[in-house]
Amino acid sequence: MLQLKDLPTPEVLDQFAERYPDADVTAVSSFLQLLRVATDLSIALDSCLSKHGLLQGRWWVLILLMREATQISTPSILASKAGVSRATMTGLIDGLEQNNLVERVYAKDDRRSIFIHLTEAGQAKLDVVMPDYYRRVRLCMQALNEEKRTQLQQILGLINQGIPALI
Amino acid sequence: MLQLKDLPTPEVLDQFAERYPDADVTAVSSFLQLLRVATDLSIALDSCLSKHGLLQGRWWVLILLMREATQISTPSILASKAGVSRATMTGLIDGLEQNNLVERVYAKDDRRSIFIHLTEAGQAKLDVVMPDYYRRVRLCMQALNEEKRTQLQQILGLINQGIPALI
DNA sequence: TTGACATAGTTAGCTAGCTAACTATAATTA
DNA sequence: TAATTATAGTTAGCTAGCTAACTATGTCAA
Repeated sequence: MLQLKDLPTPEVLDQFAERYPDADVTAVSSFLQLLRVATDLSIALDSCLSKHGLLQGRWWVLILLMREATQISTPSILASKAGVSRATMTGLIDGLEQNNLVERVYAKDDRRSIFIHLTEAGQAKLDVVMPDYYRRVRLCMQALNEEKRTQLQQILGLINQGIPALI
Repeated sequence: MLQLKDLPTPEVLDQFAERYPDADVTAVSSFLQLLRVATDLSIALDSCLSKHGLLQGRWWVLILLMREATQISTPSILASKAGVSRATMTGLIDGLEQNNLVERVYAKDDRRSIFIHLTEAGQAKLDVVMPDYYRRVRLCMQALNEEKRTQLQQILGLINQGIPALI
């Protein structure tokens, strides 16, 4: 995702708006600032997870497994819940299995399927990572009171509805 | 960046908060929704740019060049303004140069340096892409009135200040 | 019951990020 | 002025996404 260290100043945006009259200056600045802050958040999250030998993709797989009562799922289901392709999920599971955080269990009833099981080591890893993650997110967001958090969620909901118009 | 199609429901978050008492439920939901909406925006932006043979990285280089009065810069400066490594910038410039959208011009005074120049074809490409981009961003953000846009920018500013606490 | 289609997982090859190491050149300083 | 350090760009090799194609298996309908 775009880093955008050098967001357009109002002057630059006005200059561009002169050449391209369709430009909606406040829409563009809000849009770009949203992308930039989120990218920086994502990089910071990775840097926090990497202290525990994880990155977002593999961390999210562990969380999805922990959510299941049985701590079991399949690659297809995990891929669709994580929003990545099945091919990518194969790679994420490979990495997790090498670290013994999950294991593949071959199904008997449908021999195309494989069950992915969160191991005890995987649960133990989450029990270290999650408190650290929660503590950091709390600190990061502490400047926002409940009212602002609600405002943010509502605004993000509106933008989300507008995404199809962007494609 | 994380896709997170399956954000935690309030029930799941409460269940996790029971195991991990540090969890600040509204902080985590706002944080994750921000990441998810921004990721979807980023994917949508790429899909819009790819219709013109660009992606965010190469598109941003063209914009940075157009901002310069002389339409000239250097790989190092472009890398720092775009927020990518110099190595990545080499690759982006390679791609743009192959499409004749920019050209490398060798400097005489400092023979380590190279100037990158936006070609006429590069400017012409921007003159097609930017109106399309501005039109789409306007549509995407049109559900937000000026008050909400201001609120969003203020909230993002607060979160941005909290990012060091996340690392 | 067999031929067509659908599903699950993997593999191969692509992109665009990254860091580390390298070459060439410039600047500084002992 | 010679040695060191810093800077500019590139290259190599890594990661984690992607799509398309492949294998194996299951399902359904003529």
